[in-house]
Amino acid sequence: MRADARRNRARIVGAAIEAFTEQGPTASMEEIARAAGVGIGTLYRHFPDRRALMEEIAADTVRRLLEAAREFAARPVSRWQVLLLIVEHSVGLPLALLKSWSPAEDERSEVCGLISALNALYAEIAEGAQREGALRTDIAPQEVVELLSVVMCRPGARPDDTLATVILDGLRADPGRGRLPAADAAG
Amino acid sequence: MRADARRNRARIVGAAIEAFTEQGPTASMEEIARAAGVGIGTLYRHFPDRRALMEEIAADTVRRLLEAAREFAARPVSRWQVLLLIVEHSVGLPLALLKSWSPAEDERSEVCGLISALNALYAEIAEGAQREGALRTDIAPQEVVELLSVVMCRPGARPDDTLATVILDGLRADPGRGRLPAADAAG
DNA sequence: ATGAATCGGATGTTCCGCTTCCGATAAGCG
DNA sequence: CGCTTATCGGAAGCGGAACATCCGATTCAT
Repeated sequence: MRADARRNRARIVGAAIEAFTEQGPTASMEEIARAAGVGIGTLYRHFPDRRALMEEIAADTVRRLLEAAREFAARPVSRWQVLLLIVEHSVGLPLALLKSWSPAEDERSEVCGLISALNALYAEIAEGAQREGALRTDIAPQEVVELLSVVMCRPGARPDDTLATVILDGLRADPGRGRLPAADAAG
Repeated sequence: MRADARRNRARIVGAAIEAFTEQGPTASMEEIARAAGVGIGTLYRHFPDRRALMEEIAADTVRRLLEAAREFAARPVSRWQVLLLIVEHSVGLPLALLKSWSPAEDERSEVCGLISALNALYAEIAEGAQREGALRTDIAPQEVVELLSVVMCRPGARPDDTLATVILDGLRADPGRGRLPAADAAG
């Protein structure tokens, strides 16, 4: 592959990540090409259609993330700590794209399998955190994963932003917690 | 107004709320008409364009909500309790529609003013809850409002669902809270 | 310097939703 | 019951947007 071709390909992927993050999966191909500083023809040379471009980004993202998550899980620290590491590592990734695959996509795509593996790993870690007593146990591990997705998938999320802080604090196994409606509340 | 016209109008509004809630503000007018059991011509007779339909729904929704919120705020209970009442009352409302107006919309619309009034009221209540000691004080009242919006605006939200529980618990002023990164965590 | 891979964007095609329009329908009234 | 008229329904025209193609121009690599 020629040097300029490789360079352009990388630019396109970068611009596409930004566009998909900001505008969702319907971001226009023309705009992506423009942001990448290449012609629309160049974009279509590298990726035969929109789906191929999305697939490239999604598969690459979730593949790296799965690798990182496994590395975190192998460390000799608490499972709660592992969850925090994962969240910290995930925010800013273009995870919102994965929603285009979520529920049993028709196509035989690598992305689906990777997502499943990731979710299974997360659920396992969450279960461990519950056994440690760090994570509240009145919520199923799978639901914990979904809540953390809310934190991680928002565009522009940061590891220390308010939503992350509040949700993680809400997930901790502290005493004195209750559910709506508000019979238990102060006042 | 003829009886069938009024009936059809109500059906259209109902179908539009559902469609906008499920598919966002780009839901197709044809589909709304079909779901309402009327022809597309009937829809456009009642609402000259998509914007008019959205405006009708949004203004009506937020007007009622503002009224309810003021009623809650007038009760002799804690401000935290008032927040819970508002959240409880809000989930299920088509609040996601309001995002189409949020940041200083160009048009001179009733919706913008109503949203501002609602936000101001919420911030005031949140501030009161902080003074009570029920709501954590390391978050600005305005940010509290934004977090609660996350709970209230999700399609299909329920007052006792997991995200609501966790965020509200995370907002409580309990001791032992901390922020990411995870230096403080157990383990 | 030369050949071939790559680039760029104008172009044509397709698709989809919006809106109009008018014949058909049926509600309301005398 | 029959007339008047508001309302209904959906076919068709319109407009725009995105996709994908194609080929002359460019630039890399040898």
